[in-house]
Amino acid sequence: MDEATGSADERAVEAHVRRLWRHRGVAVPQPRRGPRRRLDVDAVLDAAVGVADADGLAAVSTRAVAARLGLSAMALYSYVGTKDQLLDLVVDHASALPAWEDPGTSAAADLTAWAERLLALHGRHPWLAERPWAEAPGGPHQQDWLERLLEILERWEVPGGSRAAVVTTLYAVVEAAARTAAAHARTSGADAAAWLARATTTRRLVTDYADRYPRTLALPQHADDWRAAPAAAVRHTVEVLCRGLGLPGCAAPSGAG
Amino acid sequence: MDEATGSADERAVEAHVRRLWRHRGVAVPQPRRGPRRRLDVDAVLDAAVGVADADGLAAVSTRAVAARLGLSAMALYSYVGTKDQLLDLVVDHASALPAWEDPGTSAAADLTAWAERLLALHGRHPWLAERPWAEAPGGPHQQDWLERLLEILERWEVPGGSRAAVVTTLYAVVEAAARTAAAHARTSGADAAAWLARATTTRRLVTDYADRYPRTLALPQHADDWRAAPAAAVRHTVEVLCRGLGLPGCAAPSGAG
DNA sequence: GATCAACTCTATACACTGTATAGCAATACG
DNA sequence: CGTATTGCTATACAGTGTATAGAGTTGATC
Repeated sequence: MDEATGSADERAVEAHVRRLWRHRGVAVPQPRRGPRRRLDVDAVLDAAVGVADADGLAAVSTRAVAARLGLSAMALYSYVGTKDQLLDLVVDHASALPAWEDPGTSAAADLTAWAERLLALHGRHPWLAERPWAEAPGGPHQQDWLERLLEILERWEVPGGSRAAVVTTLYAVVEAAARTAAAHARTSGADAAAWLARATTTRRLVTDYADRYPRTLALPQHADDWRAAPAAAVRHTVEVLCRGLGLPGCAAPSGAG
Repeated sequence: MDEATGSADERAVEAHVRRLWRHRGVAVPQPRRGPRRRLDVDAVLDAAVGVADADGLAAVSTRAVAARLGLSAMALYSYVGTKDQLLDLVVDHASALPAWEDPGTSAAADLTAWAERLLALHGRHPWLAERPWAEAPGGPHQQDWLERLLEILERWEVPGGSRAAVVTTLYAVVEAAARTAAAHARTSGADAAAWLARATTTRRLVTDYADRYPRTLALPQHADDWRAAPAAAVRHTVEVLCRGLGLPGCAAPSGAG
């Protein structure tokens, strides 16, 4: 128990890591004196996830979360630290890896299963994509996702030099699909009118729009597919990736016609 | 000149679109009476880009931009509208499509050239990736990038059903690479210590880390490549994509060994 | 049991943010 | 010349994260 050693910064980092990994055998320091705590870390994170699910990540303010728990904003600090640390914890808290069996029939099938689960997670918590995943070492749940993906790549003997690229591509594509799906979902609301108004206004004011951007204009039919069926689009991307890597069990590239 | 018609919302949308497309034959409404304006839209956007380049997109506050111009915060409103509209304009303002000749030797070469230019743009303005590109119809420069990409896909006869997926994948991968590169660049600063401290603290506290995440631990050598040389990584991804699509001029898939 | 240190939680305050509102000064039109 | 219109400033208000101080509660120690 060397929590009292080191500078204040070091102790803050250690406390944060302990909270992140609190369900993986690491003890979050419990105070020995003082009034009984009314909450614990998970209670705070549940409340924060509730706020984020309801009103987006931007609505997760210290005061909003605290109000949900019947506390004042400053009371949260001893549970989850700074706002930045709170967001770290919230993202990981909502990112639990579900259980599933790899189909095992092909690399594409296994990777698709992984990607679809991650996409479904983002569907449940659309605000997850708002925080970039590359910034920090991440919590246990994020690590679980990565390790599971690497497990698949290893099993199908994806060459080492390609693994990092595949990892980044898969995360990026799933997040992009999730973001687009979220934007599409939001389009059912009042923002739909604003979006449309802006698009039509652009078409009306920019007189040479059709001349300048014929291919953009020709795209929408397909783009609608992409918006409405992100899962299919992700699956398609995974297949292309597997074919490009020459993994076993993938159909030959379709001719460029 | 029907600027005076419509609701206040409609007029705001129209003013915003006019400002976005101000260099493409659309006139931004000039007042007829009152004191001479000391600035114009581009001056405000130059200042905002300056702030963003120096201190990140989060530092772009109305007061900060105004201070750079020797004005008060409220003076900006008549130039660039709301803060959200300002950010829209800033992103597009910094996203000018550079001029380059397509190599034309292969689809991969043309797509790589496009992706490398976009990556270089993100390198010059690392904050560009902080704003998602899928949310709004976007300004002229963003449209230029998209149209240029679609041009390449058309020339190499990428099947229509794959185009939307390729577009999203390329944007997503370039942005992810840019973000990682930005994080890596930031690592030279004071954050490096924080990042490292957190990583080592995690390894120290989570005793079964190596047992749980052997593949994650085996990755870093390659991940370092990815971080240090994002251009190479993007190029690699483009090649994999092209092979997966069966585009002409691409090497056969490397064996899965 | 009294004392003291440790601790939780609240209240307040401060520096920020975006932006609504009101007023002063400058300009162009009738 | 008015006078309407506009640029810009100043002020104000509701937010934000969080530093600080204090009130109240608990466990350990004498």
